[in-house]
This record gives sequence, structure tokens and C-alpha cells, in this order.
Amino acid sequence: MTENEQEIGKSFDIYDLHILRILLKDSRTPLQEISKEVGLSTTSCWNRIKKMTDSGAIQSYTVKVDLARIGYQDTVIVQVTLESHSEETLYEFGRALESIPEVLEALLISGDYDYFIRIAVKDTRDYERLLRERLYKIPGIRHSKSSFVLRTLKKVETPLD
Amino acid sequence: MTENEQEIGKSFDIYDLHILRILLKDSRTPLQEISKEVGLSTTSCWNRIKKMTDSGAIQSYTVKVDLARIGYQDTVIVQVTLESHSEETLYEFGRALESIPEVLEALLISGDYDYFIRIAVKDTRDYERLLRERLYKIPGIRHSKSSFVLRTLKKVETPLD
DNA sequence: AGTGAAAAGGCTTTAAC
DNA sequence: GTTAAAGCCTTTTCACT
Repeated sequence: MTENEQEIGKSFDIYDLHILRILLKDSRTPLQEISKEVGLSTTSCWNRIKKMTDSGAIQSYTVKVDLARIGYQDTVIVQVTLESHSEETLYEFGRALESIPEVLEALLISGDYDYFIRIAVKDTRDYERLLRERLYKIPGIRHSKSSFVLRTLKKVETPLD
Repeated sequence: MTENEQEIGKSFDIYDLHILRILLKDSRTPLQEISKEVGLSTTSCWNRIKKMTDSGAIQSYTVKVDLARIGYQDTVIVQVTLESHSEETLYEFGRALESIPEVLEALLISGDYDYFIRIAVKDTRDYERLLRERLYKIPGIRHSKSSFVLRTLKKVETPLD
């Protein structure tokens, strides 16, 4: 495959999408079963999976972990506005968040608040400790607002699920 | 052993956590390699993985997909307040969101807004179409506010990554 | 791109310690 | 907890359409 083809990223056909759906549900599904489901030979399925993996469409094989089972019962969404909007401040802020394991996600967004931060916490005490000892120690925060996640109505990784 | 590890430690010790980290990074890592890395026999690693899978700590084996590569270039965060806070309204709202593939996540939260919704969109036109034709068709929305994700500073699935 | 069949490698179980 | 070994299943390669 040429660089050009990789960069453009040829769109997937129905077979690729079908394979992706199967792998999303269970990445250990045997090729024989995938083959039977999508109606192609095992080799063909294997080649398509390899192509998607090599091109980066499939970024990695991983496991889905139940956060509550490893001690993180709650999720908090923190919205933050920074005092400065310079690229340097943004970079420093990102670097600081990167070093906090409980920060699962940090998004630079448009609108009233500058950042959306998702934090995994063990309980409300852990949340208080995290904000006080870690997050608010980061310089440059002008304003912040926390929202506890009370219930998860839906959570999928892709529109394909 | 830290306090954290002790609390989980009834069912999880440092070896389990080490194995989990490896599987999170690459769930296809051969048992022999896992065994070498954590310093336990392959049989022991296998038993621990089986235990974590059976107990639900490992919910599933899956693939991480690059959303941009399958056509979804942007992410939008929509915060929504409903007119009613009854359990029935909440249920209906959740059900409506469930049927929209582009809605990747819907969280009931504390604070000014009732819901935090994450939507994968192909482009700004797709976003406009989705909100107008799908989201705003759901009855009971009092107020909503959209924020485009301009940049992802950090994204991990667990504090273990 | 697709196929079938053979070869290579890892998973899983069992057994003995 | 450990090692070792066997059988089975899957992945991967190969020759070919």
C-alpha cells in the first residue's frame, strides 16, 4: 500500500465494517467464526483485519475493564477555564493532567468553559482529595465546576456498536 | 503494599494489576511474555486472567478503533436540561438516545445541566443534521448547549494505563 | 481480492511437585 | 504457588484462481 492510499484511507466496505463490529464485541472471535458470519474465507478476513490494523483504523487490541471492580466507584466531570489561552499555558496544563492517573480524559472545547476533564474517583473523599491536592495545585485555573455522574444511560466506543 | 492495593487486595493484588496493565496495552500479549514480565508462571497468569474475566473485572476483549479513520472526524459534547425530572422522563430520554448510533455516551449528572451527551459526528453539517433531526426531536428538552471538541489532551480508559 | 490447505505458534488442560 | 507436556485450536503462510 502506498503512502497516498494510507493517508487518504480508502473507505471500508460492508465486509470491513462487519468484521469491525464483530471484533468490537469480542476481539478474540476466531477467524473461522468471523469468516462464517461475514461470508468470506478466513484468509480474506485475516487480510482485511491486517489492513485495518496496519492502517491504524484498528489502533490496538485491548480489554474493557470494570472501573468499579478495581476500586473506582465514581466519575466526576470537571469543567475548567484557564486564565490564559496561550499555547504554552495549554501545553503546561495538558502536561500536568497527563501525570494524574485518575484523569481519564481531558478535552479542549469551544464554549464557556475551556476544558472538559473526566476523573475516576474511589469515593467523594477521594474526589475532594484529588481536586485539592492535585487539580487545584495546577497553576492558571480561573474557574472550575464539578458534576458528579449519577448514572450512565449509554456508553459505547463507536457508532458501530 | 499500599492502602489502595490492600483494599482491592481481597481479590486483586499487584500481580493482577500488572497483568491488567499488560492486557490493557495489548490484549493479545502471549501468556509466556506476560509470565516473564510479572514474574509468575504461565499457569498462574492464566488462572488470574480467568478469575478476572469470570468475575467481570475484565468485561470483554475488544479493539480500539480510530473514529476519524471510520469517518467520524469530530466529537461534540451536548449538555441538556429536561423539563421534567421524573423517572419516566429520564427513562424515555435514555431510550431515545440509545437508538441514535452517533450518541456514544449519555450521563445523568449533578449540577446545572441534567445530561452530558457525547456525540460522534462526520463534520459540522452532520452535527447540525443530527441535532435537528434526531436530538431535538426528542420531547422534553428544556435547554441545551453544545461544545465542539477542539483537541484531545488526554484519553485513557483506566487509571492503570 | 479471493480461496483452500498446510505449517507454525499459542492456548488450555492435566498432572505431579 | 511451580514446571512440564500433550492435544487442540487459531493464526499465519503459501500456492493458486
